[in-house]
Amino acid sequence: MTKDQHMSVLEKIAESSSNLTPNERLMVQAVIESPTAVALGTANDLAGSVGVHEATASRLARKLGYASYAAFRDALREEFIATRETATRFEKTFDGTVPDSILGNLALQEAQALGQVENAISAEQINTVAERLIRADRIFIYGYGNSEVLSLMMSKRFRRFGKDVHQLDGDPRHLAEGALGMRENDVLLTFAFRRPPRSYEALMQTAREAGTESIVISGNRGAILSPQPDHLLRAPRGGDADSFQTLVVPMTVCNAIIVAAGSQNKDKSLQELERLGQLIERFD
Amino acid sequence: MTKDQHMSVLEKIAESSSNLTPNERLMVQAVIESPTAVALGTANDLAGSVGVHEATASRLARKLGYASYAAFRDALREEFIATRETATRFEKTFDGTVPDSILGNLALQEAQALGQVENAISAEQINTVAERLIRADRIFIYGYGNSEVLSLMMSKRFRRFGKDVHQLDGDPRHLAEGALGMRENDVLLTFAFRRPPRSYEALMQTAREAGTESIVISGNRGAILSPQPDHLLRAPRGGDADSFQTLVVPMTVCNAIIVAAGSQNKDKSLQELERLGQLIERFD
DNA sequence: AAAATCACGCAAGATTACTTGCATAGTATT
DNA sequence: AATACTATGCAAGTAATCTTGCGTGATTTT
Repeated sequence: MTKDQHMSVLEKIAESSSNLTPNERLMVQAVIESPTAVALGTANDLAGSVGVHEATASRLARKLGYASYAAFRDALREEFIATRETATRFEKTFDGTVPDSILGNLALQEAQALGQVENAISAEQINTVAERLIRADRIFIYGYGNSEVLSLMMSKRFRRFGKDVHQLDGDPRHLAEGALGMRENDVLLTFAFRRPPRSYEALMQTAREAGTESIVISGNRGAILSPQPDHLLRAPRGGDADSFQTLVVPMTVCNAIIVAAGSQNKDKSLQELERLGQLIERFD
Repeated sequence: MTKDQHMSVLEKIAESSSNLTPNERLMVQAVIESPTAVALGTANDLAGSVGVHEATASRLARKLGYASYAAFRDALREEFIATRETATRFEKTFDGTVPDSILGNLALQEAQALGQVENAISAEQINTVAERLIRADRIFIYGYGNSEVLSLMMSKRFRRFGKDVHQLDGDPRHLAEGALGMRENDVLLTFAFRRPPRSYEALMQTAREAGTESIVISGNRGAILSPQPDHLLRAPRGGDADSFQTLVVPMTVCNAIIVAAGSQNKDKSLQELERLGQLIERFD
């Protein structure tokens, strides 16, 4: 039965569903209801969740055609857990369709990543950062490589807020010049994804010495930045580390900062989220 | 103490990052690169993946402040694996409750908009546009206002593909100069959101006369552009027309083009979507 | 109603996964 | 150069997890 190899767990369940025992049926139900939970748990967890003995779970796995309970669980993981390699398939649980185009695929990945962004960054962090930027005497923004795109975006926006923005570029000399100009009450905004930007360390050091507060917007890598900035906004980007990592997630973080900054800047009374829609219009 | 409870794995990593041993650092790196994979594996898997002994993985978990390797792994799962609950919560936010933070709100809007992008733009359109860009002698890119951000991004990417890219800016004189240089087998890529960019009409006219194919990436507004470009990629952005309109959707369209262009450019055999992950890695 | 069959818990055994004391080799310190 | 310290593999020990033979009670068959 090479066919077995390629059959989804749910197909196997469907196939065997006619000769399952009552308890097995219960467990199968649990699997259908929350496959991810089962995929992470032990045989005992599954059995326990429906009040039967773990042995019965073990037997179920076999009955469905798996070599062991472990194999069964692996199949569940394969099918229901978004390892980044199988990100596309994950959405099957989401609404049943798998996009078959590059665009659809990307859109899906991004949506997924956006779904988790709130876990990574709190409203408070956004507000604090926005407040620092709005209060700053001058804003220094540094992004190199792909981040330059975000750097440009933030520069534009904050200039429109009337801030004095200095966009630093990758050229070491410019950078040094810019860094030298930093003072207390300035703020330094930096982006760091794949690897910390060139001269990250020097830049942060200088900022610290100058009394300039530092903000870094990063992907997961941000966790191992050294030195750590005063404010770190770290949100995982979609996709695998090995795959195409876009700027959608960090861009959304930037947008949130912009909106927050706008609301702090212009009109306190509009801060209520109810009116977010009307509020943010002004900043487009 | 209680703080530990609420710290994310990556925060803990950040905290300890300064006194990690070389091997521990390797493992931490692996965690950052593919947290899901690690979240599913055993201590031995993680250790093996960087060529160290499982004992070292066990010790790392302790060092990061977890009671055991199992606890460490649970934390990773908690943080990186979209359990059914997270999925449904996201789904719920999709058409029910409103998240109560700016960031959450934005993320939601974007995700919604992304969900529809496939309806607006077909795989074929993406491929056609990608092919035109890759085949072009020279690429002229024009984006003004906020679109300059996308313009910059596309310029960077296509330069990395080895293309001869001319980024036009808003200054009318530059624009005129650029436009004059257009020839047959060149391609003009333009962005148009809120309103058509200044001199849109003149630019398109010139392109047409020069035999330069034109591509426009736009929001809904694109439908009423005049003159119409040879290729129009139109996708509604999130939110209502009155609210904050971000570049996330058009950026995703651009990313899809980049990926498609990459696959056409480099290695036909990798075009299959199965391998999207590995494929697109090259272009980050 | 007796016999056969089946489901399933129990518990012992088997396997897999994690931890830890110890030895060693490398590095830092004096 | 000698000493102390640290990182880390090894391997034995412990814990978690899975499997399976057995017995009991329920259900079906005759």
